[in-house]
Amino acid sequence: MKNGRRPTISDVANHAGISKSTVSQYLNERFEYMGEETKKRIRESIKELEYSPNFLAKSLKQKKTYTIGIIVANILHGFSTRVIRTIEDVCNEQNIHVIVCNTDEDVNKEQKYVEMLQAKQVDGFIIFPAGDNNELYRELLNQEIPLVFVDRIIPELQVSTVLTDNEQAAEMAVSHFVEYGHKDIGFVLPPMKSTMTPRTERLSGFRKSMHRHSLSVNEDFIYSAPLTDMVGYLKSRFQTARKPTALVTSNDLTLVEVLRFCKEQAIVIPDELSIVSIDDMPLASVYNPAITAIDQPAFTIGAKAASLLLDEINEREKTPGIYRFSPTFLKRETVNRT
Amino acid sequence: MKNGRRPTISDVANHAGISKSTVSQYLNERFEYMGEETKKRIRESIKELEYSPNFLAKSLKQKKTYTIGIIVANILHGFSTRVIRTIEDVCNEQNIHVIVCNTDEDVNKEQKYVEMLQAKQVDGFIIFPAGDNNELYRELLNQEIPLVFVDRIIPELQVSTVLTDNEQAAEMAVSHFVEYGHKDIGFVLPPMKSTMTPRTERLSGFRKSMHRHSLSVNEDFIYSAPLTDMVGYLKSRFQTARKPTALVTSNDLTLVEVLRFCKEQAIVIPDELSIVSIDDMPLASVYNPAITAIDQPAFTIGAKAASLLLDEINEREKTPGIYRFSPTFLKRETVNRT
DNA sequence: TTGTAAGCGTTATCAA
DNA sequence: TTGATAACGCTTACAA
Repeated sequence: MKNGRRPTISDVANHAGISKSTVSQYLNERFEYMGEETKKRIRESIKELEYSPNFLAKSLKQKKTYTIGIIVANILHGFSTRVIRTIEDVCNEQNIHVIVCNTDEDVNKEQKYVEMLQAKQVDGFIIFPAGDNNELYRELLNQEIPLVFVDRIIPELQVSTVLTDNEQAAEMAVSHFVEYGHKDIGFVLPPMKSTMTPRTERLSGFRKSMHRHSLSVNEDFIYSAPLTDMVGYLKSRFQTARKPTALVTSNDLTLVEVLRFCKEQAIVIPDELSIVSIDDMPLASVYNPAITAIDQPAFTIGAKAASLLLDEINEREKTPGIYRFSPTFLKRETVNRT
Repeated sequence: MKNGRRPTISDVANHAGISKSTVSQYLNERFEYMGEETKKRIRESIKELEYSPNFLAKSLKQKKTYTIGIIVANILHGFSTRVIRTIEDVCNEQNIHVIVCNTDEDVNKEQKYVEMLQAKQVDGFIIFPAGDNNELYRELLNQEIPLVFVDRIIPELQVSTVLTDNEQAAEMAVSHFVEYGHKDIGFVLPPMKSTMTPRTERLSGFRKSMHRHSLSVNEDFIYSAPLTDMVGYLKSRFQTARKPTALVTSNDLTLVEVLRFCKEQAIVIPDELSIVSIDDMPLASVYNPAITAIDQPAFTIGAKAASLLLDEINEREKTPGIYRFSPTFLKRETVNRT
């Protein structure tokens, strides 16, 4: 069929001398009452015409696209990428297609993408919320579109959410430092926003854990600045006499900036400064010294998010819940005894 | 409209007391002959009903989805990710949607994804070819589906292809080493396959460049192994007396393994071994020592690939060509004078 | 066991 | 300036 037009189900039906509906049955593997001869004729016609079905038409008719949308706030985080890869794997196994959109933490972009995917009639959404976009999310809920959140909790809304146990992650870091004799422990993070669950929870986990170890939190050792200014910010903050002996970095992107700072200032890790990173990175284990890190359970999170969404889509009703999973501590070389 | 069913164009038409076709005109901004009053009524009905168009139906009718598919062989390469991000940006500006699929270098997966995206009626493909899948590509060409290749050349096919000037990349590395007095220069790469344009071209560029500098290539200094075995492989190969003083790594993933090897063997960079990496990485500039690297022009490549494809889709005919772009040399700290 | 016919939500042609 | 009507390619009652 090197004809211009792609063949349709009608072409196959005509070619096989059989009706459209029977061909449709065949394509959907409803073979119950189908004669062998019929099947064979259809099979041959399909091959001969090089027919392949038009998914759009099917979706339009069935009001179901077997496609889900993933809206991710920041694809630059290795964590997001890994969660998404897992979701894709789970979905592919069930022949569900996945469309990924990256919002760069921009609520307008987020809105635009949600609308676009709705126009495309996706069957459901997995969203890493960009921030304060509750109107949009509520709208989705009103329309009863299946929805799962990842990484960030929107307390105002009843939506299943799956994320790392962030307080536990901070606790792991602090405990490790304490075990190695550190008391002056600092915490580095991008600017706090209440909507950013991971960093707020990690910071609160940090405070709680310090407390639990009977250490006081020195507010001068909490470092928060935009990543683009982080190095300069740390330089000026580290001018003072009293400095922390140990630092928790709040995520992979923050870690990179802290390492850049240490490199520029020739601060020797861990001799002068111990570090634990929340988030592992590809080069972390190979860095000099290898970065002690806390790895988020991206795989578990992705798999859970996917199965929650697919359950919702298939109307296996569940009441929305919040699912937290434990991170893993990776002992390496950036923490010194003090 | 908290009704179950989502409103359609007919609902809007009824609500506004106007025909479907006029509403359709309105939606497509064909306002030439439209009365102000009509426009207003439509606008209000749309708002009131919270109508949003069904893209599927439109695509079915127009035989055009305003969607392209990207098939990428290995999303783990930072290069691929950056190219894709650029393509997405270009397309978003023109309201073209993008669906990305990762094949893990698996030709069967590639075939499956191409078929899926065809079923979804995408308007064109940008493919980072997984390997020897020429039948599939030829089929696409036969069906006159717009197609652009990135990163790998399929010499048997007449398809526009855009990629890094890989020979130049190798040349940059060798020249830099020579300038610093190195003669015993090695090259590390994953297993050679003729379909993998980057590594074959980088290696041939390496050989040519050595020759141009009147240096002989020591075949014992060409290291090729699967990434998973690379560290062990290098360990055994480095048992011998004569070793290179400098190493070119063929891409980012290879660099990581070489660094791992050096770390495990306590080989001091650059004192004992100089390194230039083809491909920059997020942590490269922060590594100790900072990795001298050659950065691929991912942005230029992505933009060119997107515009070539969009031109093809819009039937601005062009004869297929091969477009190579120059990489950038980033002088850092992993090359020593010898 | 297979066929007929209506309909999914749009757009496009032509007529009014 | 707007409206009727037929398509787009498929599924699905229901009929035969």
